[in-house]
Amino acid sequence: MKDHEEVFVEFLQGRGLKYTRTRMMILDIVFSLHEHFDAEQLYDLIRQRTREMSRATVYRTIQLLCEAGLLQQSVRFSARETYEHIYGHPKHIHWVCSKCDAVIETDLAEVLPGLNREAKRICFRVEDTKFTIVGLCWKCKDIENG
Amino acid sequence: MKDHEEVFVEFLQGRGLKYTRTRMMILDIVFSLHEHFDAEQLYDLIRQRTREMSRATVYRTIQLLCEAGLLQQSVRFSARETYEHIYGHPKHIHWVCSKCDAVIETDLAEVLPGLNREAKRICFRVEDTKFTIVGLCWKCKDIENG
DNA sequence: TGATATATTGCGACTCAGTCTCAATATAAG
DNA sequence: CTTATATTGAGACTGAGTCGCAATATATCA
Repeated sequence: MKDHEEVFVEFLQGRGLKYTRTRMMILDIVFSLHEHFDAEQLYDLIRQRTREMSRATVYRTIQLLCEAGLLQQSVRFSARETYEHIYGHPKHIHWVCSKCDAVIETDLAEVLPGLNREAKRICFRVEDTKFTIVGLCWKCKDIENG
Repeated sequence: MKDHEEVFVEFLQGRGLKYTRTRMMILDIVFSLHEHFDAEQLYDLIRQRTREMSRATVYRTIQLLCEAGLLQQSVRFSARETYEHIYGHPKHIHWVCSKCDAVIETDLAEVLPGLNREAKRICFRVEDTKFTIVGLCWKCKDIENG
């Protein structure tokens, strides 16, 4: 499997765009993160390393990374759009705890057969799935039960 | 089953809030809609009937209707938060066509068993589910296939 | 009914995320 | 090295949504 950089470079070339120092740096930081993040958080992280970066560039690059199939919009917790890695990262269900905001991910295997049956029934070609379950994680459930 | 108005009135009373003409009117229009809508669309509809209504009141009332369990945030298509009825309206899957923006709804029956197994496995107490599938509806799929 | 307390409303100012414009700069190709 | 094109940063701008506050409506109780 190609690595992130390779995918991004090929994507940029295909569009006649350039793989610049700036984009290199953003890519690097984005893929050092292992949690969901938003543009502002990313911008703050980058600014810790350099002052040579504008918000606009961060937003523009996130956009490109989405189009390149490396990132995707994720569950939105706040007013801010949230992103997650998708390259080499199989589709999953998000379990969001309404009490502690923890996010658990599990794979789709359990629900996929049912989903595909339903898709077939209504003649729908699935391109993307977003499953979010809100509720109590085991810790918060235990606390509630005393 | 109680009707919407009854639910809303009881909710307001329980909070020491008042069921005013203004809230009555918003409730009325909200429940005359049968599609997803956003605050701005609702505001426009209301303004067609009267000029005596401010945006702030519309936003505040939508908030109350959500807390009362009558409305819920739905799939977000645009920059605007989108709402849908939930009272007396069972949970469902949203199938959103990426080409024509059609939204199809089907019930959860096919995926629920798998989902519950998974919830049990990770000890999660489900409070709410949001399933959105993006892809091509049968019409757009047919067009693509020529 | 009238007085009082409390909730509601409209208005407009404000916040905040995200986009856009544009001049200056960096990059790639020849 | 020259030229054409893409990129960048800065800050103005947009649009959704919130907030504070004074004026108004509503409910309670004497």
